[in-house]
Amino acid sequence: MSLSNDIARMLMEMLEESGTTEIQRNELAQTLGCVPSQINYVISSRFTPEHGFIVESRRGGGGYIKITRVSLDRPSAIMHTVNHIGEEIDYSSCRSHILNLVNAGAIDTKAAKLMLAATADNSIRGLPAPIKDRVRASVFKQMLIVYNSL
Amino acid sequence: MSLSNDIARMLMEMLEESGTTEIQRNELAQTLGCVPSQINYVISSRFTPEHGFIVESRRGGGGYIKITRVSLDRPSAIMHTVNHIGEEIDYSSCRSHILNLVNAGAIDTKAAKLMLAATADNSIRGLPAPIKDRVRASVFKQMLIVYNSL
DNA sequence: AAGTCAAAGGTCAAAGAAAGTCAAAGTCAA
DNA sequence: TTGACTTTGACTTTCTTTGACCTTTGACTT
Repeated sequence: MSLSNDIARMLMEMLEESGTTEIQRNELAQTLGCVPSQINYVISSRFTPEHGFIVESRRGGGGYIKITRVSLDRPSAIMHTVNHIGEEIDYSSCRSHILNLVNAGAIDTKAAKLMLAATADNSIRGLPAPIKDRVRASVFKQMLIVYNSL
Repeated sequence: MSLSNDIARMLMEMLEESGTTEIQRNELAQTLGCVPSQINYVISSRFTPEHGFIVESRRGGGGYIKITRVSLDRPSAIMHTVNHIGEEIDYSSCRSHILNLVNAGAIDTKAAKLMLAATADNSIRGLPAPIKDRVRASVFKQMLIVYNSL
């Protein structure tokens, strides 16, 4: 397993309890034996708004990084997502959106699995990346819209 | 016997236990004394949806290839469909397959609607027809096989 | 109030680590 | 002896790790 995964798992655990956690970047990096900016990498790759988190921080003495899990209200969550998907989307962002919707209780896990399958690189295959991402965005949006009207 | 067969057999053995296995491509290639891309060849020729497998992977540090076996036992209407789709399929054939499956009680209407949405011409758009039909076939098969594993 | 400075955290780009792609070359059975 | 299946390896893409350098904050001076 990778260092990033370990850090992500650790942060997740911290979030479990109360849905929010506040860390000291340098201290955490120290105990994990990694460079501080690694924490930023993990946060920016796995704790984005797409994943359903908001991140606040403060520099200087007494600085911190605070991560909070948010969930949108169910009815608007789907349309919110649809509106935030542009003309193209890569698989990992797509996946994040789907997991986030499950988390928010906006879609059920069965639908989520179907969406993941439909939008995987493995499914939309044999196309140059930019085209692939356009098709993915379009397929994903159509599915979300249909789901919303179920 | 051929190298590919050996690799396939080895992967099968790994799958025996839990129906799923996660490998490191480079490592496996190393222990088998073959070039890494050989693993891809084996996977793409023998661990396809038609054969009842779902494949996921990730690049970069901590990367992996994960293979999951679906329904080795029950020959279902779904697998039957997967095996009859072929490399490409137009929307109306796709639609008939979906309607048939619903009719046969093999998939529920919610899943059917998601599949219809995902495979519509409107979703898979901006591609020359033959390519479109290939993408559709692939997306459809992935969705079916995932549904079968639900 | 303004200035100074150490203590956080932020950014970015280069290097590293895996996996994916593709096409050329090899094999082998019909 | 052709056509399908295999094997290889050069090149690409994606994700991770690291480190040098940048910015912000607040306490402490003056």
